[in-house]
Amino acid sequence: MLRTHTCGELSEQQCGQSVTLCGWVDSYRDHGGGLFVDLRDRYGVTQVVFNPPDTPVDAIEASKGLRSEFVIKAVGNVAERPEGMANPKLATGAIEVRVTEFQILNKSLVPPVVPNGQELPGEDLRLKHRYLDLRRPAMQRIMMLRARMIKTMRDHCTQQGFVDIETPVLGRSTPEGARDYLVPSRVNQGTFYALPQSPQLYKQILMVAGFDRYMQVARCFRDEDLRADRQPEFTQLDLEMSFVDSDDVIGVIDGLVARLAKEELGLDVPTPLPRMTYDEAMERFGHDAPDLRFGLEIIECTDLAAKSDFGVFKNVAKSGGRVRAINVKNGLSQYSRRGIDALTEFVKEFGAKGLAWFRAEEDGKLGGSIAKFFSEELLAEFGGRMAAEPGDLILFSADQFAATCRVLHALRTKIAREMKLTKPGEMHFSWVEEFPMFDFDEDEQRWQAMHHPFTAPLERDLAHLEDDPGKCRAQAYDLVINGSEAGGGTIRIHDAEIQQKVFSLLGIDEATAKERFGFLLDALQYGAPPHGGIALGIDRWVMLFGELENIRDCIAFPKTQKATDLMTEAPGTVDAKQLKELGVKIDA
RNA sequence: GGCGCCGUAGCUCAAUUGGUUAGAGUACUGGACUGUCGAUCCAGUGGUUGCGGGUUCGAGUCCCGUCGGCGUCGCCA
Repeated sequence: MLRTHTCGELSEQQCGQSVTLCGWVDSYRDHGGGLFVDLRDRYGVTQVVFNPPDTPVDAIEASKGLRSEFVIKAVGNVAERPEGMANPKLATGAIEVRVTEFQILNKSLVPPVVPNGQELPGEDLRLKHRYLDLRRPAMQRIMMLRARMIKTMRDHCTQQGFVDIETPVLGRSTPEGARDYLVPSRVNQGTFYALPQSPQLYKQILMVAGFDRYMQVARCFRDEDLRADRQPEFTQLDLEMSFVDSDDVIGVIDGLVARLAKEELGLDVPTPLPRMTYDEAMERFGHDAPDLRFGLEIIECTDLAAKSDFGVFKNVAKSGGRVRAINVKNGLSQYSRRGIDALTEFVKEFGAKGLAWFRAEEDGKLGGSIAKFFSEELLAEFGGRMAAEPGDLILFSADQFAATCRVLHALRTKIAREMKLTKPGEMHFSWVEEFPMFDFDEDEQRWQAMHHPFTAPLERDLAHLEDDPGKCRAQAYDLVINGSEAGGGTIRIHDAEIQQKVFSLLGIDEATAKERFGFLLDALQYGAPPHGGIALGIDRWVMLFGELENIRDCIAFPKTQKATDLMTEAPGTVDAKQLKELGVKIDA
């Protein structure tokens, strides 16, 4: 090693010792007679001093050439700082290293991204010079958090008997679901591998193979448009277990949640984690991944709305729609008339035609522009139903059920953010289970699997496969952290007859099924044990544990919204020779 | 694919209603300084206002197109 210590570990204990530190020049202060350098590595910052009499004159002269981000090796004596010169802002601030000799290991250009900078440069610059951005203590903290979290996940699973098995990255395209990233085959021209959207089929086959408990930290790929919490390439903790039901899989993850929350955040999370059904989540929160850190629960008002003279409410109630509302406690302090107008514009983005609202007046009565369509008694009933108190703002959505969910969920989330209803560092973990097996695709006029076509229905809903697929619920469960879907899994079908029914409902005929995943169906016929599993989005977990606003900040080398890498400039063009070998022609 | 925000010095930002030679902080360069820690003081360098076109006596500012970054809807079984 070129160094004897890191820049984070020296204290009064080493006073008098000669040490050697290596690191980057975080900052320097030139005083003419001497020079101070804050030397940085990933462990911390230590002040190294180039001053007489410890430092020879020629070394002091040479030190004047030091600049930001130069890499140096400094040999010197650890000394307590002079009286009153300790720096409490620095972990090593009680001491300094008085340099006796030093060496510039490497110079640096003027860095466009300054690791200790007060102002964060634009994200495009940070991504282009990611090696500089990753030197920032905030990024180093997150990368180390990520590494610890993944290690804990592996440890937790290993301790419970899971076997870590790698599955192929070069696989076969299965056209349902997200778009695949494709890799042309050179040896078999005209054919393509697909990068996995998840190791789903392989892990089920590993259950058939008898591995009983499988785990993998798996890289997954989806060629879809990006979001703040979505990357085209992401990492999952992928699990599969044999001879289990939903509770067993959930139990493994409950333990992991409690352990990670304790170790990384110091939080005591009681287990089992709370659970609610999908139907309850949609009724109470309008979303299948509700943020339970705050209230703003949805309240059913269709019966009251039907009694009013307000055309919108009456018509919706008559036509089988729903009138639902949220009570924004003390909302009038946040939303003036203009604020409510802004909310109205906002809900239009989600397909609402308008936003009906009441305000709770000083005397507790409900008022507002639509109040005239309601009798005194009816207003009082609304007030009672909503538990309205002076200052409250009541917002309605009147539409078909799904539309009210969309609008009220959007409002809930936006208002919680604007009214700061969540506390920093607050974490809420819960499960949503019993998802519908299918949803109906209006465009294509057919049923689609809500999860994937191997998801097992609830025992008690088996009959619905025949009479009413829309009512059939799945043995599916999603882990929700602070309103984010942090993982999801299902118990799989291991019965050929049920599998056949599901396929035919989805309009997948025998030939298609055989072509797309015949290998899995084959395997399932050779003694497949009952099995199920789950996949957790590791990037999202790190993002939530690290309180980050976007997923890129917890990935060392992320892609931009257009799925490019600004540092390597991937994707890039390739030689005509390479294309020829692959038998690929560019049609553009 | 739709909608929205943004792009000015190495970096972070400013520039009144379209009006003089596009400014500030920081960084950088040179100088001063024996204890600083966002060092301080003095001086200086640094600009095709993303790119292309248009309107105008005059464009960083307005219009059209385009490129790039971000957010969001669609999409993500």
